[in-house]
Amino acid sequence: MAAARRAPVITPQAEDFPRWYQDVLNKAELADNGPVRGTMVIRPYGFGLWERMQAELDRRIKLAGAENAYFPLFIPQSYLTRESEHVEGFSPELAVVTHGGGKELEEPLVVRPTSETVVGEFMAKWIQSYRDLPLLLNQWANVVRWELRPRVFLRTSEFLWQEGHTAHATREDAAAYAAKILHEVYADFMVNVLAIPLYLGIKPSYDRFAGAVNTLACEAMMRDGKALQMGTSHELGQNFARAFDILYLDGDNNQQLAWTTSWGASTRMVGGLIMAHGDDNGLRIPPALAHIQAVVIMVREGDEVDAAARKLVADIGDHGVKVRLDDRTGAPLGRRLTDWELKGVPVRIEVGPRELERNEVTVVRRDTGDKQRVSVEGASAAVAELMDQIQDDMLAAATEFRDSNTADAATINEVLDAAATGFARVPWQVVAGEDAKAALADKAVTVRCIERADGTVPDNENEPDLVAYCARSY
RNA sequence: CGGGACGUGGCGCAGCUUGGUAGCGCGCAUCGUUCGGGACGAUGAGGUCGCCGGUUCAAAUCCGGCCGUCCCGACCA
Repeated sequence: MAAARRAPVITPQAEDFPRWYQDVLNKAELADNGPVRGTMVIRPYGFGLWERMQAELDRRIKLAGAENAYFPLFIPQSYLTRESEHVEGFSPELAVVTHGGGKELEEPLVVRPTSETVVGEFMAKWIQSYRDLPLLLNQWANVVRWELRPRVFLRTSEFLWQEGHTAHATREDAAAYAAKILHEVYADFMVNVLAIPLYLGIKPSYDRFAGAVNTLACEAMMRDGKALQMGTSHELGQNFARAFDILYLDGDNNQQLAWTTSWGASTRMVGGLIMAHGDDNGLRIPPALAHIQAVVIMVREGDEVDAAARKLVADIGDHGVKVRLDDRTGAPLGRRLTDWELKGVPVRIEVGPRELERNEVTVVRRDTGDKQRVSVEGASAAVAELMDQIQDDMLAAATEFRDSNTADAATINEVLDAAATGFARVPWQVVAGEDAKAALADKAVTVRCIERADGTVPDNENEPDLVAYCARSY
């Protein structure tokens, strides 16, 4: 209704999706570019989103049994070279410190691109016996990778993340834990909090983490049909245990190499949230994530309005909803409404004299734009109820979008066709070969992950009847 | 790192072809009128045109180099 009369404040998605993304970053006050190429300044509203992600992930990580620790930012360069695939994979993107205290250092220091190596060094020290296993660690940290093509949140030279590192006595135990993280931490968080549906699977062997023997991934579809890897969980086999002497004595008094895993999810998820849910009016934040879940807007100045709005804020807060009051009656209403829409606050409640005459307020959903009049007395309960409703509806809408933009394909050409606008689901055999890989790469399409036909995660890519999801990606 | 576009007050842009004392819209400040979907008027603050060098009496405008941003690739959370 009123939507048609609104002047767009950001570039419409259909017109220029990358520009829409930039506009949202600016208008919703999420982040700015930093002074050094590829770095970003995360503004308070954007950091609020990250803090909620941290809190929700951290809770799940602890439920999975891992404890937080902290390892240093600087890593001796020699550590990186201990695992050959790891060095090879990360060397091109390292930031290296060669001077300190005004002198050239005897050994250059690497600014961590990830911490498998330092963690490995200390795991070796801390683990003596099978009784010390499993050792389940996590750290929240910043890491640096000298990216060639940075994009705010999606690929920055410095980013924030959590990186988990675990050591186990057996391959089976390590594999089970890597899968547990994928399902119980990442998928549970992304689906139930971020309301982003996922394809979970393994990465093709050529696309594994440097040094891993198996990489599990969460792939999400953005609203332009491209894929974003939202998190990964790796089985590292005994590669790092061998490189760092992570040994333990088993029950028979024999020295054994441990089996390790690592897993990470980063500030990239903020970019994923923006692109998975955002629309032409800006951000849409699912209630379970929002650090501002509802905003009560005083439409006009006035004692009655003021009193009613403040009481409503208190009542809504009592119903367990994180609520803000917008009492900036000096600013034009339209401006304020637009601001809250840009920021994606799930529900707004408009309180003005017109409503109050009938003892009502207007409740508006950000996800659908639906407006309803509710009685002042019933408003807080209605808002509280909407939280769950919106959460469910956003996941349903995102799932519907993903499914309707995922097409079955049987040939390379069909894959390319489907991947031009969305995802292709294709028998893994069709795209597994080198020629197929090259044909897809020619159109910037890659295999995002490999699943079993029933949607479960396979043990390896050689199982029969696997399906691959292919797409263009960020 | 390869290809393309671009860099002019906080943001978005014009000016550059045909060198000659920097302009528009939005935003911001003050005042007034407004106020249920980014209000209007008046007044005002704010830039030396990404950086370095060259040509010239004179450079935002021409030439060279560098840096940065965005897009498309390759690399990647």
